[in-house]
Amino acid sequence: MPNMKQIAKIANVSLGTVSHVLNGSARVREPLKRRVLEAVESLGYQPSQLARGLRRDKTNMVGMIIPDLTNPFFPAVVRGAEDIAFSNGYRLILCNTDNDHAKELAHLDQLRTYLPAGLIVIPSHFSDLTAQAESYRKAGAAVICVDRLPKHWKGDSVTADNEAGAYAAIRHLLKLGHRQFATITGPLHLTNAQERLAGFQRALQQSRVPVNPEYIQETTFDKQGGYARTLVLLRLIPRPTVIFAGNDLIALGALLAIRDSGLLCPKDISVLGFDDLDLADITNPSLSSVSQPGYQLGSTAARLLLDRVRGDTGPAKHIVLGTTLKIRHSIAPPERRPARPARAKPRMP
Amino acid sequence: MPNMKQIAKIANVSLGTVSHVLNGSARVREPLKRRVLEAVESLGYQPSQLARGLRRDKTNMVGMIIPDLTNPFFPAVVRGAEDIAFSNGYRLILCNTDNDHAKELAHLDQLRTYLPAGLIVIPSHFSDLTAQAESYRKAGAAVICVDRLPKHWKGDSVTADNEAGAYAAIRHLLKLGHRQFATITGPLHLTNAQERLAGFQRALQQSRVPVNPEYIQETTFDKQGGYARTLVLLRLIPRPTVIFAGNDLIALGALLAIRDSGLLCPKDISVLGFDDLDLADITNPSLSSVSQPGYQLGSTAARLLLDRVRGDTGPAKHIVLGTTLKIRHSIAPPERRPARPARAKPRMP
DNA sequence: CTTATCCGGTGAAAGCTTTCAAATTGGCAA
DNA sequence: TTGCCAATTTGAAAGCTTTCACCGGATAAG
Repeated sequence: MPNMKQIAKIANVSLGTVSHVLNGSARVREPLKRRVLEAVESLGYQPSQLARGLRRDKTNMVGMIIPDLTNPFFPAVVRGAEDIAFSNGYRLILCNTDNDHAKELAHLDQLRTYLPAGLIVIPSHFSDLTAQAESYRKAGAAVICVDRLPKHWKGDSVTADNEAGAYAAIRHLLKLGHRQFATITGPLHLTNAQERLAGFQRALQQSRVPVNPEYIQETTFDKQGGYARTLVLLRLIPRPTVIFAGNDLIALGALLAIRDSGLLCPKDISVLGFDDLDLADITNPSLSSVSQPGYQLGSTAARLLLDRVRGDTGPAKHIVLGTTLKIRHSIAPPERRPARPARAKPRMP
Repeated sequence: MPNMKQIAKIANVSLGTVSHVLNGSARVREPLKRRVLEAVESLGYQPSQLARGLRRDKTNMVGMIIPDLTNPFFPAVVRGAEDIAFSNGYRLILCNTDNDHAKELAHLDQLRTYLPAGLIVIPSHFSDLTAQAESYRKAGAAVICVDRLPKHWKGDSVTADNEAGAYAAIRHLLKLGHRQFATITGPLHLTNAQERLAGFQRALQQSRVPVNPEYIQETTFDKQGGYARTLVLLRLIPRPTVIFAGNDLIALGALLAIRDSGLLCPKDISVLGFDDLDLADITNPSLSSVSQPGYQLGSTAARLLLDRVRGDTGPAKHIVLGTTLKIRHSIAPPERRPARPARAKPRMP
């Protein structure tokens, strides 16, 4: 591989001049500049990112730490980040944590030795990111938190407007006439799960629709959790006419549980998801869902990161992206009768 | 950040000794070794991967180049590779090509300057990888091709047994009594699409079931393509009783097209996919599919890569992983009547 | 005409590790 | 005690780039 020294010799200039031409770090007169560029061209020279990073104390790599690439929501986020990073000359180092904060810590610890320009993180459960990020920041690396925030997070973040998304969705269901609401939340130590629950509750309080705590179930963000919790909810009396799921995987589990219980969605019970994954379109019935912009979450985070790398030292930014309600076939107005508690019993003669 | 010099001073040994302790590159007597390790511990020292890579002419990064992370088949492959890489101290640099060979070339070109230990590549359409890989190999970096191979590829590869998978699936359908087969292949310049078609044809030839060329449609590996081609196939007379889709996304499009045409799957027509994505389980009817081990594809590639990095210089390896047929509700025996060509017409009185 | 500035350009140091030749140590045989 | 070999340990070079102090020459000011 050619190096700067060879370029310098061919172009008959000094090493420093080559560097200045390549980085625009000082004015270089036209003829010299041309000679350098020609030499670069002729040898197909590319600067060593390693040497450059070593010298500058910073590479153009970005660490991207996510829970699990095979969870269908995350690839879009990663893709958004990669696109922006790549088109600005940065590369993404991908790390999965499996929501294990020890594994996250290991990644955080080891990534440092690559001197990344920054980190884009979707924190794991019980993440220790807040403490770690401090040391990155000291080393001049930006850290952007995406989708959900660890405890006491004060730094930059890009999230979806979970609260408003949930709120709008529940409002819609209220207008349809529903009064028996249940929700299956994700793990409530995660901020996104909390916010979705908060939106759910605000909409109902505002309409003075009470919700018994039994109708709020917490589980993991997956199909199994949704399935099991739905079975619990379906046994409650009165039976809820709506299940608002913390994400689409939970909603998917809910649909299966409803079907397996011999009930019909949406006739007997409406189901609403969150995320609007591709799968929402192909379930039966197709799943209504609060759509959040996964790709934009990633691309926005990457842009914010680049701003920081380029010197923006303003106060922490908290970017919140809007959501939209995607209405499909899994929701319908409630049936007239079973809304009243007293009526539920006759079903078991 | 602490460096080796500081460790050396604290441990009261030379720089070289620290390096030898850390790398086991030479025998170091116990007391010195202990002093070094203690110093490392006390300062939380971690060697700079950049300096190490610069000196060794090779980093412990692995470039992973794939068409598109948001295509649901690829995340599992990436995840498999990342797991193995990480647990061996390697990091993955992720690059999407969007099947654009120019973008692939750009990645290939630029990744070189990071001196990766190797590359794991799912080649793009019309990939130029074969030429590029040569220069990587010269630089001591291994290149492993996964899932499908570019033209004239002679190097290491890890693929699924597409031919056998397709063959077994078609055999199964033959046993069910089907005689009118159609297939919607992926782009036939891709080896995996070719192989699946080959398996399809071998099974039918063996049973002396002829297939008119019209019944073989080629398209892109996505839902839209599957939808459009299915509409074409459904207009043929006699109407096929089976559509073997080149992958699950195509199959999904086929299911939608069948439904939109007022037909029933599997009663009127059976549909078979390939990949066995998560979505196969939740379509209606659930999709039968040839299951290929995405995660293993990635993890096997990573293991092979590590073998190469560690000095295995044997001849090129072509690892082929087995597939299994996952039977769900989208296939059924053909209805008695419409199997014969002549009978198709009465349907349009 | 001299002096202060400025522009372009240069060479060397620094950043951190690995590796190799050379120096040193320790042990053992003579 | 001396000599010698093998085992350890050391110091410096190399790998490639960025950056900074500094220099020659030219221009502007006095």
